[in-house]
Amino acid sequence: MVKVMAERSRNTEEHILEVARKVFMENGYDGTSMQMIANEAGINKSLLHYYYRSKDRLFHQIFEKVFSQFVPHLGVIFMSEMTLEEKVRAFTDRYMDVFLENPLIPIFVMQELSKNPQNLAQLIRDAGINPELMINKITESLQQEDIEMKDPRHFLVNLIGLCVFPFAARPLIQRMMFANDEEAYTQFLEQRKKEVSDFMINAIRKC
Amino acid sequence: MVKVMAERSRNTEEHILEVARKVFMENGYDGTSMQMIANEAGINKSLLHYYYRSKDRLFHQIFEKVFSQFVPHLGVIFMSEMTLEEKVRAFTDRYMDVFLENPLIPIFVMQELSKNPQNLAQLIRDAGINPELMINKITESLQQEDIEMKDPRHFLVNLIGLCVFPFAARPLIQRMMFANDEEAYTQFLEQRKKEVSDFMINAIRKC
DNA sequence: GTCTATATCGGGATAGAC
DNA sequence: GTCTATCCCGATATAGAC
Repeated sequence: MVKVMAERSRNTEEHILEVARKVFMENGYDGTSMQMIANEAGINKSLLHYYYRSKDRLFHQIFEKVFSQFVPHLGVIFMSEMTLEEKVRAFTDRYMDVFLENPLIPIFVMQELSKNPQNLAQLIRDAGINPELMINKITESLQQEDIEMKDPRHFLVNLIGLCVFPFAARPLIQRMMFANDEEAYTQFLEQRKKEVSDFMINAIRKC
Repeated sequence: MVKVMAERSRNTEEHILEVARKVFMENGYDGTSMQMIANEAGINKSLLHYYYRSKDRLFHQIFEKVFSQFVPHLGVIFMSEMTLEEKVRAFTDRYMDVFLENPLIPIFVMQELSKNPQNLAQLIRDAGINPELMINKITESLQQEDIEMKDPRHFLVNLIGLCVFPFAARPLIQRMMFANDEEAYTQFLEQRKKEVSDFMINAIRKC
């Protein structure tokens, strides 16, 4: 208790951000009230407004922080000079690791995705992601490597989908297929890094 | 206008259900108010309560209806005596057709998925879906057909994910990769039925 | 900076007239 | 069955004391 208070006094503003991040990620924007955040932070509502002016501004600050934590790497990997197989492995490893450490990100982002797609798209562009260029890069790989696919856009959607979906639908899948055993499902996700890579590569390998 | 009124008088109860379904699917549970539904239906809030007692009951009635519209087929296909390849093709065709006709279903379900997983899981079981049995069926296929995979559970998650994800993340993907062109993206999804089947089958074919 | 008190609004829900 | 009027609550946000 003493320690908590000490830490809080040291920097209330940051403390609020940490707490709010947790609460927002667990309950979504509509599902959390300023009161909930204030309680969790051990302060009152007014102080939230003092630091962040409105619920909206507080939320967006958090959202952009979460976002920038995992998006930028995407472009870097795909614009690099690795082979496509290496890219696939690097991507799944990187992404699923981020999500394994922060399993609520996919659900959190998905929830906002349908409400503010234009804002989201802008954030992605600001992070330096350019789908056109990524598509071109993949097309180049097709000519140089022993692989084939009909449309790189499907390939990209497949890759992202396979990484994100098991986190986004986790509450359901874990319940239905793993008797709601948290650890068992985490292990399943851990295996899945290799599983998805292999699956993707098998699917596009000529044979 | 006259026609609308006539139809409404004929059966207000059903009319409410139709309107509420649309509004709920477009805005999610938290994003819609009883006032919005009443306005859209051309009646007032009290009447909503008269017919459905509460927002919650109205919502669940709609949700279960939407759900039963696409879930039950899943089990039937996978418990049938088709080859695994046939099952994959039947599944993607069937599912993506349902979603193409009703593109908001995946987002709608996803939104509830994180809030009421236990309710959702129960609905699925009530629809006769048993993941255990489906897994067993897939394992049987492995011995009889010229395919291989490490873990049928990953296979199942992959299949569902590849079908659902492009609809769930549509607002973002359409914007980023298709200049927000609705028609172009619909066409992309249409192609995708074959694309996903081929992709899945390639990935598990021995070679 | 942090608190209490309060303003203001919109939500779901109910009572009661017709 | 459908309406108007109203209740009650919880939400965001602000005013102002300390």
